[in-house]
Amino acid sequence: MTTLTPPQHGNDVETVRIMLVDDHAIVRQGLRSILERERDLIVVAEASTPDEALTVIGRSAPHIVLLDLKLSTASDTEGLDLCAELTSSHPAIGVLVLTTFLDEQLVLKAIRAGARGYVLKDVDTSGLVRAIRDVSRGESAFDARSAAAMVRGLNAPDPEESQQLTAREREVLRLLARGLSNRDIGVKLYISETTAKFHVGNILRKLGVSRRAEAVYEATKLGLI
Amino acid sequence: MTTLTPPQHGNDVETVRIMLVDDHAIVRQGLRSILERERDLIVVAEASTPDEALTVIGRSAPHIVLLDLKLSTASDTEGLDLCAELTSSHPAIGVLVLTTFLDEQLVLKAIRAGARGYVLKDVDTSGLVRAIRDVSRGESAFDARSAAAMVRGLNAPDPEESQQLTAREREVLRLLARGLSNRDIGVKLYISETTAKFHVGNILRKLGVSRRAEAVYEATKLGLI
DNA sequence: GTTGTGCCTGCCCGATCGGGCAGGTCGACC
DNA sequence: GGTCGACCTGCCCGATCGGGCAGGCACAAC
Repeated sequence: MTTLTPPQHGNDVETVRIMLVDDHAIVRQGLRSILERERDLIVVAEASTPDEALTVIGRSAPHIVLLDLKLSTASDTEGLDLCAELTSSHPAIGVLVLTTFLDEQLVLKAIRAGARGYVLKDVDTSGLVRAIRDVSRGESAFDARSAAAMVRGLNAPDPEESQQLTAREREVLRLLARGLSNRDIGVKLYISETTAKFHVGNILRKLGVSRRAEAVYEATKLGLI
Repeated sequence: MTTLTPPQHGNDVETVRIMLVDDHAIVRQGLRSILERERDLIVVAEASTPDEALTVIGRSAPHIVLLDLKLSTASDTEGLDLCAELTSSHPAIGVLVLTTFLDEQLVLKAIRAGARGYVLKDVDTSGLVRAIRDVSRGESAFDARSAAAMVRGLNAPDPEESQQLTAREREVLRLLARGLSNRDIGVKLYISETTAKFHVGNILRKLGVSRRAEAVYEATKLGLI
């Protein structure tokens, strides 16, 4: 579809149909205002939740989805899951991730989930519009900071190793962070002190640390607590 | 100024002049779009930084300032400082804090900094408009969740106690979080193991905890790390 | 049915922790 | 000059930690 395009003509050819996904009405409204100043961009749908997005995407046929990914709510998987679902069921649609914070691992996760672009919310209007046009042409779009974060993330120790704590281990981790001793953890979880200690040991190993205090620090950074 | 007001007339009386402060152009644009649908609201200024806000406030004479407070960047003081500066130098101006995350301590800090309202960014349009009108009438405006958070925050142990770690203690705290033992902290800071232990003890006492792991957890919550 | 995995348990031992005790220096403030 | 706080140091001791060792059961996958 990247044939020669006359700079401007009629109004319909090469129009980019956009769907906005963000749980903040304010942000959706801001994006809509900014994007609709451009002649070739049109917002065809909005959604505030993943469910809503999956519902409306069928009847709005967007070319690209502008997806807000928030972390720090500990449920960054929600947005990522939606991203993966969209890109697998609608491969032609390009997902452009829009986010507030720059997080190395999140950039990588977004890419693995099929996102074709990643830009921060504080980009200026022209940067956002450029990214949208890039993604709509099938290219990828990462601003400089995101690209740098991606490189840092790839060089960091494998985060998957850290994430694969079992449910029990995450439970122990929470209590550990509250300053409970192995014995207290055991009492709380109706297991022996020895078992609590066993889980703590596994947590330390998986997080690549050797002290509880450091485990709390790492787990917090990874959003596990 | 709460005399009887005819529902609608001319166009100028009772108009609320608003200044937006948010570092994201997208959010500012969204707020502007939403607010300017209301006949009695007018956005007279925008600012993306505290400095900019202080510069433009003089020549735009807003009645209220819509201030975005972000935390999690560890520099939540920036917005709070601006809030305090605005309310002390322009007492007539009502500051309405707009924020993404609900944080007990942040609500309290905002109030201490002179804010007259606190609403979350995911409010619907009508909630936001109502809050603005309330604040413009000199009342305060807190949505239900913020009010609840305020109560929780007031019942929590005094956070100021936690903040008053000395420079040295914060230094020790950082190393402690990295999993260093007292001995290693001593080596790193060119002090004896005993002294390192002394500082750790003081940190535990000031944070109201008895384990290093819990100290890291608390310190992270308080943004000390 | 074997293999693997998550979860559970006991024992041992040296290192570390947390909380006491005692003391000292230095600069700031009154 | 005295007092206060931040910072520093030593010693003691019981509790806890972290890392080994050994084993157990239940369930799912191949």
